[in-house]
Amino acid sequence: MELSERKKRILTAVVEGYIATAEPVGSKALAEQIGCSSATIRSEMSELTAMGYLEQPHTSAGRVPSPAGYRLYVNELMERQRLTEAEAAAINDKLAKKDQQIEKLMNEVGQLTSSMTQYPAYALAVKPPVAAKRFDFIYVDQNTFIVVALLTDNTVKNKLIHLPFSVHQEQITTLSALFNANFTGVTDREITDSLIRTTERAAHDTYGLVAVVASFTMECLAAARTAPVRVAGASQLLSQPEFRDPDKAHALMNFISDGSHLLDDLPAVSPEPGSLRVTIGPENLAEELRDSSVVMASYDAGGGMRGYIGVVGPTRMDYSSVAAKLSYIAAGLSRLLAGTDAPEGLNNKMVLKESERHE
Amino acid sequence: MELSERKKRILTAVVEGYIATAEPVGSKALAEQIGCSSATIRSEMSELTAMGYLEQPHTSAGRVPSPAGYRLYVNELMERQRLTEAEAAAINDKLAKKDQQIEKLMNEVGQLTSSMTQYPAYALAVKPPVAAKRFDFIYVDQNTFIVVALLTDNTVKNKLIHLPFSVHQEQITTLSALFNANFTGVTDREITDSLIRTTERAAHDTYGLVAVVASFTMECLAAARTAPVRVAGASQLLSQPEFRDPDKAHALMNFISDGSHLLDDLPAVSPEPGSLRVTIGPENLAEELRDSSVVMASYDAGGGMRGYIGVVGPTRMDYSSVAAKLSYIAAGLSRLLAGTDAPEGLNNKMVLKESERHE
DNA sequence: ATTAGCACTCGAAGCAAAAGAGTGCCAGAA
DNA sequence: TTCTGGCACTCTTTTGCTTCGAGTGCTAAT
Repeated sequence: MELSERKKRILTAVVEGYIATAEPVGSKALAEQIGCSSATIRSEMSELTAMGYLEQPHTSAGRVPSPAGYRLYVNELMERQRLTEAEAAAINDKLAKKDQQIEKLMNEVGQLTSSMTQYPAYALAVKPPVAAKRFDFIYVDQNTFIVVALLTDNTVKNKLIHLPFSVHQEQITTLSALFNANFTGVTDREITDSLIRTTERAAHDTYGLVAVVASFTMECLAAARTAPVRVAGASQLLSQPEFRDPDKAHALMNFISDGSHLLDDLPAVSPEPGSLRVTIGPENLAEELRDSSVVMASYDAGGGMRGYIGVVGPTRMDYSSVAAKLSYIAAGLSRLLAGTDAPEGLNNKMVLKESERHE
Repeated sequence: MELSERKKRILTAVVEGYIATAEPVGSKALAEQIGCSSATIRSEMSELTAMGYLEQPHTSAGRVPSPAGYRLYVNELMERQRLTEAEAAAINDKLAKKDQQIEKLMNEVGQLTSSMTQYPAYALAVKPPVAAKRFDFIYVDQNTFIVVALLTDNTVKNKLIHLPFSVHQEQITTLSALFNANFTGVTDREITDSLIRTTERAAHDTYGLVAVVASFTMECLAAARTAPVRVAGASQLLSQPEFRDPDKAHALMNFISDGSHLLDDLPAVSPEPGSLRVTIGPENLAEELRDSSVVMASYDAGGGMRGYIGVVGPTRMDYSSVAAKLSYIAAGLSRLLAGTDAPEGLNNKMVLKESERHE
């Protein structure tokens, strides 16, 4: 059943009012905004309540949006906000110094997102399985060499290996040939005991050299696959009125600080870069998030990698502004990491020019 | 002026009572413990108050230790606690899997410390300046090569360099020789523009290759010097009654979450491994820590590196137990990383056998 | 020097009244 | 019909007041 135009305007006003003030919104305040008397608003609101879009904390308080109300707002009512030039510039500035380690970048992206949105944020990149493209062995001295592995995602891993016995340059050269022959193009799951044993026999390896290098390889491949989840600004929660209760705040902070939970949720996120997903209150699977909301955006991290950034906040989250900021940051990241602009233009549409800012 | 034995016992009881309950301690409660009447305690307490060791929140509340009182307690009164076998075992377990990346280890140490003490914890290792020991260049294809730098601290850094033009194997070899000649043994501060220009001339480098590799080198050296500070369990603060006020909690959490502040304080920490430093309330330099206390322990991270672990909490912190735990963890880390036992024995003295636990 | 006793102080807890915000509903106007 | 003003009602919040009790400081007696 379709809502009347006026009901929509009222619902929008309630949601936005509640987002702004964290106080239930009463009929009188809306009367001016909507342009009819408070009594009319009241009867409309009581219908919206009956339909399940609004809730009353108690009989004589104003109305508050229900999760369904938020959902409707997010899906249909919310105006797609654009960033001010200042905000866009701040984001671009932060993202400008590319060329960093992915880990550090994720850290900074988390912090950036959190400080832009004023909510706790997390950032992560999910990587496809990788294999080694080539191995190089650097002979340092008779007890020491360095293994350098170039992976398919073009990252380079290395390890200094110090031996309790001495090896010759030639042994290392042999090792290098063997690893390049046997261990390139295989993912971590494909490195089996039998592969290692075969290689050991071929190398006439009696000292366990092959095993050492093989385990280093497996470590690299596994590490490249597991995504480190970065959580930033968890303490931002404390500035939200709904978390003035330290116990609630503690519980949620504990939950989100251990980023691993968030991974569980990922399969549900649609994988197109630039897409945005909003999960409101009880829509969250995790018990601990039942009265919080999560907004997630995905980006193209290049090399087939998909990345996510997200924000956690109370259900009374400023969805419109958060969505705009997340989209912009995600688009920026895609551009930075994969060189792909999001389908929908970018800067131009997403940024509000200073001159347009009138309200 | 020396305190009477009884005053010491009273002060100790007040401190420990307050630590345990977070409530001001009254004369009646102490009467039993000390073994004389409450009136006596009162007169003693009023003298302790005059001396500045105790404070009264208001006229008719019990007494609370002043910072000076805590200080005296920590310096002279506090009994050196030992860990139970279970606690020691938990720590040893966690530390057992050595052989990790130092960064990850620091992470886990922070979490361990925080969960053992129930306070926020931070962990870091301060490294001496490093230089490169040798460079190796791996020629991948005509647009791509890898630089591998072995540093004096025996870590290996690498970077894949992708060029917009092609180079020959020989150019890379020349570059390698030049870097090994000019850039080994120098710290990041010694890499000056003139050094880079000299090298560029020697290499007949018109493409900026030298500059790229030089800036990579500087980055490595700088990164190896700056210590990453890991903060763990910041939300633990919220379980302390003194931080039930969300604003206070927020302020302090913000402060400690950005670990860099803590570095400022380090010069003041005595550098012998195993040493413990307690900073109480107003003794802290940072404004934000003025009504919190910090306990820090240092450990020998091997290779001339000094590490620190620390705990932040309210002035009403359980100094005795925190000190014991930090010492034990620090000693364990020294052993793990540097193979040096702390001067004072270790396990035997620091751990309370199950059978001894009577109270 | 210690103790018992007593008056005093001051915060915490409890309670009732008042204030205020908002609702629901009805009767009358548009 | 649809909207509006009005009114009674509900429920929370605030406020001021009282009471209660823990703890003190002082004094006089042991």
